[in-house]
Amino acid sequence: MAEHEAYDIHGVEAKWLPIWDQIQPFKSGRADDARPKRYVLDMFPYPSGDLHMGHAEAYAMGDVIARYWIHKGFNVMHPIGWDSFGLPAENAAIKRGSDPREWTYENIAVQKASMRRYACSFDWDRVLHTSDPEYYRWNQWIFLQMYKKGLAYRKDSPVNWCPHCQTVLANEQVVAGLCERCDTAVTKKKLNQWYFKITDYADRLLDDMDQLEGKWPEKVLQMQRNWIGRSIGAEVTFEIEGRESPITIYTTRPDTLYGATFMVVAVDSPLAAELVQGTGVESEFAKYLETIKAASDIDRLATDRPKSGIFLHRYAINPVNGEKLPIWASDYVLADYGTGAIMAVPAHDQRDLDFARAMKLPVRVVVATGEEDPVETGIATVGEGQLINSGSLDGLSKTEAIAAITQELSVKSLGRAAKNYRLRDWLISRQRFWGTPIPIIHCPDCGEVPVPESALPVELPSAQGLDLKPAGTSPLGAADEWVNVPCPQCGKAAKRDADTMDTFVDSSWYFLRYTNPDDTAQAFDKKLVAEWAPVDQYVGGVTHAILHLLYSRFFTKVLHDIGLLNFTEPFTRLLNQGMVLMDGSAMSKSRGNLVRLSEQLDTHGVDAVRISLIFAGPPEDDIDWSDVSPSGSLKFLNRAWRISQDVESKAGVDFTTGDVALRKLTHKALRDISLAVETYRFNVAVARTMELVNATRKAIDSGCGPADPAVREAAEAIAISLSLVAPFTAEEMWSLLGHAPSVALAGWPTIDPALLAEDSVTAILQINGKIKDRIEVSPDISDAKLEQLAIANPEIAAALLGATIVKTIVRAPKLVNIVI
RNA sequence: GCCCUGGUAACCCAAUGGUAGAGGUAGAGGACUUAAAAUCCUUUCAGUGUCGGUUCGAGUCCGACCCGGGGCACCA
Repeated sequence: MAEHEAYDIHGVEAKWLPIWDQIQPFKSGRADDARPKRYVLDMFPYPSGDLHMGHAEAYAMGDVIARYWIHKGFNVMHPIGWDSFGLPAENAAIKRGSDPREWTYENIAVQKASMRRYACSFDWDRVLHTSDPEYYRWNQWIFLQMYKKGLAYRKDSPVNWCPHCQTVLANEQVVAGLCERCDTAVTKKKLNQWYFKITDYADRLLDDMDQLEGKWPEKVLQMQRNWIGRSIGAEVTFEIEGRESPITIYTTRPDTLYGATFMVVAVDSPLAAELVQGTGVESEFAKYLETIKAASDIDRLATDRPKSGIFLHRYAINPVNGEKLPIWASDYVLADYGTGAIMAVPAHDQRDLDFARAMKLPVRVVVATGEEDPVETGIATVGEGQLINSGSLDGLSKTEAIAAITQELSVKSLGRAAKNYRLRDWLISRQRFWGTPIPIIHCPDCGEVPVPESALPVELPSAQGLDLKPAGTSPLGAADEWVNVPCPQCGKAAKRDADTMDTFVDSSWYFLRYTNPDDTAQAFDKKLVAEWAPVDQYVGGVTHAILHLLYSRFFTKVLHDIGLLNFTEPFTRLLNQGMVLMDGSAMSKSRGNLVRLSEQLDTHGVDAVRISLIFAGPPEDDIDWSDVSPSGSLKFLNRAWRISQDVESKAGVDFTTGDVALRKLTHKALRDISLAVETYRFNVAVARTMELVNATRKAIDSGCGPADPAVREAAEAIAISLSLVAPFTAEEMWSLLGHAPSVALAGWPTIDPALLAEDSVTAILQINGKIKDRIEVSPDISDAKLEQLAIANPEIAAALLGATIVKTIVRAPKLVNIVI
């Protein structure tokens, strides 16, 4: 056997990186490139420090797909950028007394270097940073388009407020009722803020998910459906004693209208405040409202909190039977869902029943469900049943009754079918410095005036001299020179809106910008976007399952409606990689189980780390790094690399003259690897590559020998397959095999179908589904012939002695099952 | 509570309804070596969470339950 040099993994890295920089194998979209286009996108990172193991896993997976599609002949765009606005940069700046720009761009440089070392197949000519004015000016432009369409608006609304940080928090920054930064209990505060009207798109966001079925993880689709939370029901109007106009309530159970025994309005709604006027219980009401307002989210979220409320001494009239229903105010009805008022049907709604029992209110069963009486059990009966005590609805089923009463109410103009959503409009204002300034100027005379498009970008001022510490209002308000501007309409002294946009705005359309990131004339070129987008394959963590993906889908639909896009869903296929854990839990410094990517790369090399991450299990599953063996991966890479050293035939040799047995294994492996990659079973693709390496080793040592062309064919197949996951080893092998770089552009070998055919297959002979024997048969054997062989088989014949054959199932060439 | 996921060997994981075991890790033995490492070869272990159903045949499909992970949750 030939003596092998030791495989120098770090030497190989240093050798090939500069060569790839010259070749630029991943440059996409050259004008003369006729290959069909594909778009692979990794979720871009936030530049907080260096890349971690999670990034490494995600980028390894995006790379598998991008590199595979290049081999398959596509012109693949695989860009990267940085989601570089955000709070951590601001915090770092406060701590250091510097500008957030410094920390941000330093970290970007660090991450970029790591990505290059990691050999990501990114097109480095398409980089973008969302904190560049050249990028965020288009955030502002899109904001103005939304403003024109009435999709960006301001309103007073209770928002999440952290009393310690003195700032508004997004819903996602409230974790179990606490501020994610300082663990202070979050309260509600009424503020005037900017919103995007995502609720206008609720139905489309929900219904268009049909397009994504089977292409996005079911889990994500389900989470989005939950989040949007469409509810179908009816609105019903109730006359109110001593009030001119009626009150409309929303219900999903209009069939139970005859079972309503009281009405509840949200205690913090304007309606409640109005109804209580002149009733004599104003002071009790005010006291109750105070206690509710003081309650934190923590209290609100407590599951078995007892019901509370106050009787308003007012009455509503049930439109179907004229009954007088007492009106109560309570916090279990939400002011901002439906109409902020409900009819309470305690017999068939658990919350209403709990309230009725607490307040000693009557309960009337109107659906006979066959379950025990809710008055006795305290358990509301919500199931199917037949309507009773319900006038014209008596005898109908629940479903029939819903249809009938909705129709009846509609005819009498007492109600109508209605929908409601859990989804709320998207609050985008932030009292922060490090974000996109909102392009609005507030003029004492003209009011809200949009910044003219020609005056974009509204650039962030220097942080120098500004106090970035959270103080309840945006630090930008104190930047006098920046904030004080003449009104674009009347020229009088006016002030810029000092808030910045939620950073989720930045990431809602960045995938469009990659098609031409340096375009200074427009956000994106309609034609280029039509060529590349939508994204064929999106890869990223499930942590963004709701917000980022929902917002991007919303933006895509808005931009489509403006006429800028010819599609309505941004990401055709989505892959969520799992997390990288250590000893069963998420890595963190404080937990002491942090595994540093850079140290792993130093110890085992880039390729071994990449293979380990890919081979550890299915991409969607979490990986526990303690289950992973990077040294084992390195051993495998060594084995593969040594094969390329053993090959004795020359490059270009005619493979068809090679050993057929090995050739068959090679072609089967290539087919299996293709299939595995296309179905996201990257771990299986690696396993098949390992098998091929083992088979080739055997062929060299004790089979056809190293000079056989089949060995070269196998070695080249290994190099190409490995190029998906271990680019350095693959390139080194390719070079040792006498080829010029880069293996990334070698193309996927053509699979010869003739070599996929088996010489013989093992047929299983069963009696009653139990295996009796196996025989080798020709793969194209007929059912009849196989059955004949089975009956002639001694094991089968013995079992058949004296038995009657009930049935014989023949599945040539694999199986015969005889039922006796 | 509702919904989505998953449960296969000591461990990570494979198996278009048709031979449960592909691959790896760990362990054991052997070859080579003064020895070790590296390399090569050989090899132990389970019957698919539980119960029931469909089927000639179930890890795979259906139902219920148990356990793990995730989402939503006073949304009428």
